[in-house]
Amino acid sequence: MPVLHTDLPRDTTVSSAPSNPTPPEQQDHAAVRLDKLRQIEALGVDPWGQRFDGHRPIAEVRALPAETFDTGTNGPTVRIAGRVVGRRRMGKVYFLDVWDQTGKVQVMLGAKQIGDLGWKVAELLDLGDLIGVEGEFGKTKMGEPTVRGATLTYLTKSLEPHPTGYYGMSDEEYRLRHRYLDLIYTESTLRKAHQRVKILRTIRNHLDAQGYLEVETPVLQAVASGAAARPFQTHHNALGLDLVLRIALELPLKRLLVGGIEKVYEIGRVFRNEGISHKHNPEFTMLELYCAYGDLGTMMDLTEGLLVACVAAVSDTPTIPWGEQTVNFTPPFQRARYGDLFRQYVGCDMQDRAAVKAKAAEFKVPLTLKTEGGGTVEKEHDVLVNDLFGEVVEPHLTGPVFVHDYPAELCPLTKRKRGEPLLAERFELYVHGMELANAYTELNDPITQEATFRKQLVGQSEEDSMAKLDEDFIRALRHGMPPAGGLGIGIDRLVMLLTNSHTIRDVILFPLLRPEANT
RNA sequence: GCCCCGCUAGCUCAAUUGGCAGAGCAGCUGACUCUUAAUCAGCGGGUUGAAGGUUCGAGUCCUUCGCGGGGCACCA
Repeated sequence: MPVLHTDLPRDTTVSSAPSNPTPPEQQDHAAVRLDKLRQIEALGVDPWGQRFDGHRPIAEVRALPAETFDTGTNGPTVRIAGRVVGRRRMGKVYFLDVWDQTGKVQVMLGAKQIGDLGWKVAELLDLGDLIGVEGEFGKTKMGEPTVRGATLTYLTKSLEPHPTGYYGMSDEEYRLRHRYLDLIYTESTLRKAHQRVKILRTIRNHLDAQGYLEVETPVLQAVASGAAARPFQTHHNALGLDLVLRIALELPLKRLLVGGIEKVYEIGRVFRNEGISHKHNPEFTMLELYCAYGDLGTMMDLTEGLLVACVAAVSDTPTIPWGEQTVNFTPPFQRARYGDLFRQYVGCDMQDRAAVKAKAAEFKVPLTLKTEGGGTVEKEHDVLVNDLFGEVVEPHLTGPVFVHDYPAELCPLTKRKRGEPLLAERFELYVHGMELANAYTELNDPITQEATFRKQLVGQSEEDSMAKLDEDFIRALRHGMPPAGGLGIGIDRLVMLLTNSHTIRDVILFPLLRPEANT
């Protein structure tokens, strides 16, 4: 005889209290649901549920063979648990759509089949409630795969109404402030969360297989270094010490190279106290890795292999969609010298100072920078070159394309190219104007490194300096860091690209928002 | 930090030139044991993001503020 599960801890004071519903016409949605909650308790059923073993993922249940009910063949008995996202009443039978993270299935609850108590509880179900159902899996007369409920277990009442209708949730702010609902009612949100994990796992597997050691380095640091960005400030009480949150992973990892860990990487959160946009979140995830006795070429091969593996993890083909366009990740990726691209699109030699200035004027790129004091200073030549590159060349880089041999002044942590001291051994991988990866032959000469740091510091406020002088890092270099290749990849941007997401908010489950206003 | 746009019922959206705040879904009551965006009959539901102003009259016009979106700036 089908029964409702009532082997729950009874709260006699609650269950013996007679429910005294206020007239529904005077209630709002939350009050109606609270009233139903009391009625459920009054039936002796715990509306908050408890452990529920043996349920199977809904997708797995749906894959079982299904015969039409009442044809003499008994289908398999299954248990499922999930959220009620659809409800249709047909007299003495309810048809529910029950959702879990693997899929949806119809559940049929008939008054005759579920028993008196079960039916009473079924009548108190709301959209958004969590239930467990055990019953035969088969098909209705209409051919819909269905679990025909023999027992119903209340797992949790939802006291708030859920979004309805097949329009789903469209208000961006509502989705972000109710991400848990977005995961349920916007299919792509959950899918992208899964794809992000797949990509991260692929990266780890790929690097682990090549002998890279994954490490964790401090988030709290005395000096923010390794990149140019404003840090978040914080404070350690017991030490009476001001600290910052890291803005890059670079310097601690290089210390590990000195320490003999030849292949090392970290995937970690970094924090930059800057503007928020569709491609910037104040906290984001970086991959940085270093390979002793390697160089730029080592990193290029590694990057290509890594990307091909990540694409394979989320796509059946090497060509993936990006908006109206596509990106083809079939190796080898295109390679282009920075200076050649500059000449091709800007139309002059990037080392010809006069010509670059003329071109900057032609493309309306400002020749000066505003200083903090409100004045202006003329841009350094290489900065101007870089601005022109960003303005004129980048839009053409649909990629994937490795751009290499950067102007040296732009790269304080990079080794100069042998025989061409104006160039640095650096590449960036571009895809549709996005910088996906950034790699160097690392500078391991402490004397040059210190001089570069000091030069960067001149004329810049402490906060805005490209790379703050980290004496301890210089000391580490002085003990001998092996020549090495290094690579950085912005994980969020990578996931955006591979999941065809045009805002970083689609690949970060909880992007930073201002707190909601009270009242 | 600057500019533009948006904010109306639980959700998705209407509301003409400034003139009675509406619909679908959800909710409530009722009918129906094969529905599936169920259907049918009926009923509720609002400080139009907040505060001020103009006006006989404001969802609509003005000011300030809040939150979000887009763009710019910042940002290796």
